[in-house]
Amino acid sequence: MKMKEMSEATGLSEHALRYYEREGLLFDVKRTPSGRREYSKKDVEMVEVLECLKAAGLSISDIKEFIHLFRGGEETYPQRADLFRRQAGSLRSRIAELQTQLDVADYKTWYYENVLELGADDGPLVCLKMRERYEKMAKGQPPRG
Amino acid sequence: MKMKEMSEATGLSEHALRYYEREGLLFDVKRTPSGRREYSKKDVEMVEVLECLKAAGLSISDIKEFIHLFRGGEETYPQRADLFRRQAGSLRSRIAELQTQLDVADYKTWYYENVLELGADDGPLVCLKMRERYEKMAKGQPPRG
DNA sequence: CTACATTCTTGAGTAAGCTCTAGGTCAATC
DNA sequence: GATTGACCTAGAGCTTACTCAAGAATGTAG
Repeated sequence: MKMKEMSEATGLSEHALRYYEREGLLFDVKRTPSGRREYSKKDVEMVEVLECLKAAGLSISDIKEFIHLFRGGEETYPQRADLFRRQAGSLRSRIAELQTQLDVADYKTWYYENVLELGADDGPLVCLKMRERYEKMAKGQPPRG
Repeated sequence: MKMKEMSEATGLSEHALRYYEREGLLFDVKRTPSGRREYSKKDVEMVEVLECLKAAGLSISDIKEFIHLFRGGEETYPQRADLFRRQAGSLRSRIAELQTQLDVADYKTWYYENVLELGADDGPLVCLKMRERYEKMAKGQPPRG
């Protein structure tokens, strides 16, 4: 199949397909004598693998690394496990970070919903003040976010 | 205080301070007759507010919006609450998304740790196969990720 | 007065993951 | 055989939040 068909089959844009190939995520793609890409079933499968790797949140460069291991055969299973272990670790950190931001955002929401009636405008430095009060009052009835 | 001192006081680079001012996050910064910045205590406080907004994960353009409301006075409390509500919402979505990726990464880690002994290499399309087996076997003893 | 430090502005560079453009080639159709 | 459509490559553009560089002017110490 050619470019357009492949694009439709995979849901990736033609640009993206060419980009992945340039980056080495897709390899050994056949060409017609005139230089046009002729994708095979194997290529479609490879794209499915890539989708799967993206579903784990891997970056392009992580995927490159995986592809390298992938081409190394069964011996590289332990390294592949390692790759995903590292990925899981960094996802956990990132989630924790966002959770912290979420706590602040929830607090701030609560704060601006209640400043007036609480009569407690601390001026501009609102961030960490009132926090204790928030802990007491709002944790039971969590903000709607 | 001048640039360097301000930079040290706030922990922001001189570049960043100028950038924030260009973007309107810092405003009404005084200048000496020769055109150099002369920061006041109020400016330092403003930077603390900005830090606080960043702690909620707001983007520069969200912060711009907040600053606009901020300059509008007490009347804008409800809109400020709204801004943080929206932020909390998108943080929750993002966290859910990363959590999904984490599940995949944990699964993949488990998969590559166990393919050999399970003797179940499904070929390239490894992603969603074996998943059921994973659910059963690994949920009790969750992967170390 | 000279040297060196600090600051100024404008504009370019960075990373990620594509997208889009320009300019040209090849294929299929009327 | 000319138009239309699909495709090619190389390289620029996009976004975010800054960072860095260039070149000029000001401030300060000796």
